Amino acid sequence: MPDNTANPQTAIVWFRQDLRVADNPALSYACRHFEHVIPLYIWDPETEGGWPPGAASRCWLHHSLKALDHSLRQLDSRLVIYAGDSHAILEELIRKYGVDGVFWNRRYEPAVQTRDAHIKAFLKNQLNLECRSFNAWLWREPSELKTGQGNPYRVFTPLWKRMLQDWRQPAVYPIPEKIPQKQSLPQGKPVDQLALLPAINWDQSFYLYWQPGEQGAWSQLKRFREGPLDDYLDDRDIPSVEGISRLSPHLHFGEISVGQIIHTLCPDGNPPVDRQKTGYLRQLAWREFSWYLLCHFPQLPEQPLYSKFAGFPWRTKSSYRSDLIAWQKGMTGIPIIDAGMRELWTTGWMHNRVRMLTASFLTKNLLIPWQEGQAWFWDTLVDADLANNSQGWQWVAGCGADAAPYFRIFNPVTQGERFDPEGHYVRRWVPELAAINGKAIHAPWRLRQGILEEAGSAPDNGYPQPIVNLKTTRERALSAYQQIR
DNA sequence: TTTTGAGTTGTTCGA
DNA sequence: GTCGAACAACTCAAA
Repeated sequence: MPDNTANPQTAIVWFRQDLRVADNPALSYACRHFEHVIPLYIWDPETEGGWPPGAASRCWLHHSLKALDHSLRQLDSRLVIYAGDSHAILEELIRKYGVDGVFWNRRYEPAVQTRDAHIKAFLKNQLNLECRSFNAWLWREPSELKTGQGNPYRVFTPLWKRMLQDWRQPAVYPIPEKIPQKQSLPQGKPVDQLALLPAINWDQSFYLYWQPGEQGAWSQLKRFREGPLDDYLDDRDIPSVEGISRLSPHLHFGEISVGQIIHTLCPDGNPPVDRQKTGYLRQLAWREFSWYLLCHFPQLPEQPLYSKFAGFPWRTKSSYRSDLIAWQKGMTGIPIIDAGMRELWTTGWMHNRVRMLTASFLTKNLLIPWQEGQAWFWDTLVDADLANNSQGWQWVAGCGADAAPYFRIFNPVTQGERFDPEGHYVRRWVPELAAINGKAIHAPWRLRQGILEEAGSAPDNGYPQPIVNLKTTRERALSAYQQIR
């Protein structure tokens, strides 16, 4: 027997938000250089900052871990799962299994970066292990891109122009042919023991719309590339049309990488000339921009980027509590707002146009702090992503980078008429209004009672009157913004 | 240092 | 219905 069989070089690949076997540089590296690879996942929300995955994200994670385990088994391995303190579990496994190297793909949440840096220093300096991390999350490293003055960008367009001009095609790694295994893997625990799924099966409806895992990600990309992409710029704003990629949860859990998407859409390695493709990549660049901002301004999830907003006269919790609940339940009496909030509740996702409308309604018409909306989205979205969610809410609230001018307040009726002109979207999610034809569905309070009854939509069918007057609350928001100018 | 041009996603009003 | 102007003025990025 050769010596290396008796004492094989053993590596841990620490999976985190890179739940894929293709284009996984940490996994590829370990498989190339080691004789025994332990694929590890640790459920450890405690040491990852104040943003443990919300209820919808945990459902997705459960299924994504199952899918990853399945993929690994096809490569003659499996996923080893533990729950607890990452540092302690790594250290224990390293000692028990004689591990020589630990590899992972980087996460960019500020608290996770700090934790990982400590772990890396410990593994390298105290245990003398080979320890490497890779970028498998972002198109460009945030530290690479600065303005001419050497400052971080705070405006999207200059960053995007720079990315186009200084085009980098990310490298894409193939699936390892096999994951080497020379001895038995640590036992770990079954995914079910992480108790990620809810006790009541409220997540059942999610899976009518989603297939978590790497395979589901690729079938979404295929669908998008073969159809909606050609009309992306026209259709991306129409919530009743499947005009978008629906890749956000897959990207969030790293079931597919931004590099793989770029590589699929631009196989020749050059920036696209096609307007539709460029338009889609521009949206991926918004994801980059959000992560870029979070890296350079780590307070983004908690504090307004522009500090003068700290003094914004939001309503107090006791005065807005019932309005917040109406918003969360999709019972505000404003049809497109309620449609969006119900789509979110049922599917774990909401169309981007409607996210902007519901967020504008919460922060401006209801004058409720953006952090309340951010927290609700965090809990209910399957694609909840610290950078995207925080950046998006700050943008709408007007306190973030490139924020909308304060007077830009969406009118949900006008927006509904423009982006859901036939009312298909509202009719789908607000069945109480299904009998109203055409765009009149966006303002049922304008219809006379007789017309409503004729349409089979009686006023007492449970759908509420609007909880606020859009015109007067718009004016209230404008004067609130005057106060911090 | 100063200047200049530009900035995801709008609404309302009045002609 | 459609169109242009007003909304108010600030910050950022690059020249």
